[in-house]
Amino acid sequence: MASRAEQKARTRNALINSWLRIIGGGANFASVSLREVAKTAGVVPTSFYRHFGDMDELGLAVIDQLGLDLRRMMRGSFETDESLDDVIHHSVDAYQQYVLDNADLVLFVDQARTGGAASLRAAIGDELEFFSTRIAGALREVVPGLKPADRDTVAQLILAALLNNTTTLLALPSNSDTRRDELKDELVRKMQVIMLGAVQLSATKPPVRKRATRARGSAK
Amino acid sequence: MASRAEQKARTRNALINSWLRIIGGGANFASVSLREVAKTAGVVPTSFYRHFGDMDELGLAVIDQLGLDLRRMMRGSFETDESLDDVIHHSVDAYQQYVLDNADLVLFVDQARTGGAASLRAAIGDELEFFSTRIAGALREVVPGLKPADRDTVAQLILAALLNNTTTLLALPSNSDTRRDELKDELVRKMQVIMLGAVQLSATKPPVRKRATRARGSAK
DNA sequence: TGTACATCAGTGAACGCGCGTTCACTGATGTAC
DNA sequence: TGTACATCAGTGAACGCGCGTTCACTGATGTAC
Repeated sequence: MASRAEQKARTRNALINSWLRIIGGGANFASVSLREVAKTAGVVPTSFYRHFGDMDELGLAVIDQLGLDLRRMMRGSFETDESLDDVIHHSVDAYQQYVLDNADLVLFVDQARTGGAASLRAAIGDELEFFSTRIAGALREVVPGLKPADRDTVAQLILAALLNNTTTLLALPSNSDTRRDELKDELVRKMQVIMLGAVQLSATKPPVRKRATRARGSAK
Repeated sequence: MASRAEQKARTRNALINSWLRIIGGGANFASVSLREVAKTAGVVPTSFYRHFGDMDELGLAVIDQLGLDLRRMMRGSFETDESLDDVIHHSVDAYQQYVLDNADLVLFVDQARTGGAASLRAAIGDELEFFSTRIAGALREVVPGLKPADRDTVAQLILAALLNNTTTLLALPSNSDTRRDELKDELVRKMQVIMLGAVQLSATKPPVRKRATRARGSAK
């Protein structure tokens, strides 16, 4: 019944999913062994080599998957009549939903982003850059006055906030529904601060030159 | 000449520094072996146990070191007459200098932050939280009108930007002086956007309610 | 100061284990005629 | 449709290796008297 190609694809997916599940279980991706992955996937260790040259290739295949997800999710445009605040809320909702639905995958990416081999880090860097440019594109619609260079700056800032939130979110125990909602609210607040700055940037010409003042007097 | 305690401390430091050097050489902290650390430090593997119960303890000891650095650096206050822009520039300078001077240590922390065992992640989380509250404290001086809750939000946003920059900075090849300076400028720009938002937040009462507008017309 | 004993950082041999990788294989699926 | 051959995903035995950890030890440093 199952064609050879179908069966091969099934085993390949089993290897990938086993790997992600092991990582999701608390292991660092770099210390998961080929043998453990094969065993969890229900195949003999040598079978692994029919699909990937080594564990690094497995990692890169997973990043490819992330790339597809990202491109699919970013297909929609921001041509809506929503208020800026609604855009923030909906975006944060969508982001948090994706992270929770794909916790194991995101956990791996978050680990490998800082701890992976050079090629893996580069692949992830490319995807994040793509994501950043898409955010910058959305900013063109959402904060029209922003100059291209400023859009990039703001987009990177948004991405930094998202990534930081991701790490915190993934570190929570699984029963932390309340804390998760708090984190979402905090992220919304951060986005609001960034957008306040962005809107300000789009309206004024000269950059910040405000003087810092002392808090409680008492000269020195 | 060397007392027993002195010699012991010397070996302990050799173990820590060997570990960090191996990590700095491109390895993931989780896949560095006890034997390799001992060998690099010039002692026999069994000697390791005179100093640490296992590799996790080594990691926690390194985080302790980070804690000391952090507390030392944060001792100074922000009671200056610098402009907000100067505060940003000087802070970014100091931060980037620390990262480059302690690249191996920071590399480990950045890896373990997302990929470490629960206890290690918790220890790092505590240090980052401390750092964040110190930033919030500085904000009290630098943007006086900001409410305490908003100071926390802004501080976390600043920290997110710093951490994101750290990852990018550490991924650069060692001869990237120009790129490093560009990154510093980009980080300064991001801080300026955040502070624009923060200043705005300190001046106005109601939160963002601006309407998003379409970019290129064409209703749907 | 000198002696006798205690402490303990570092040694070296040994262990069992899981690792990545090789190799020749098997047998079901796919293809040519 | 039937037969003969090719392909190739998965098997199972075997390998040498570095791993973490144990143990009894050595000998320099430290302490008590």
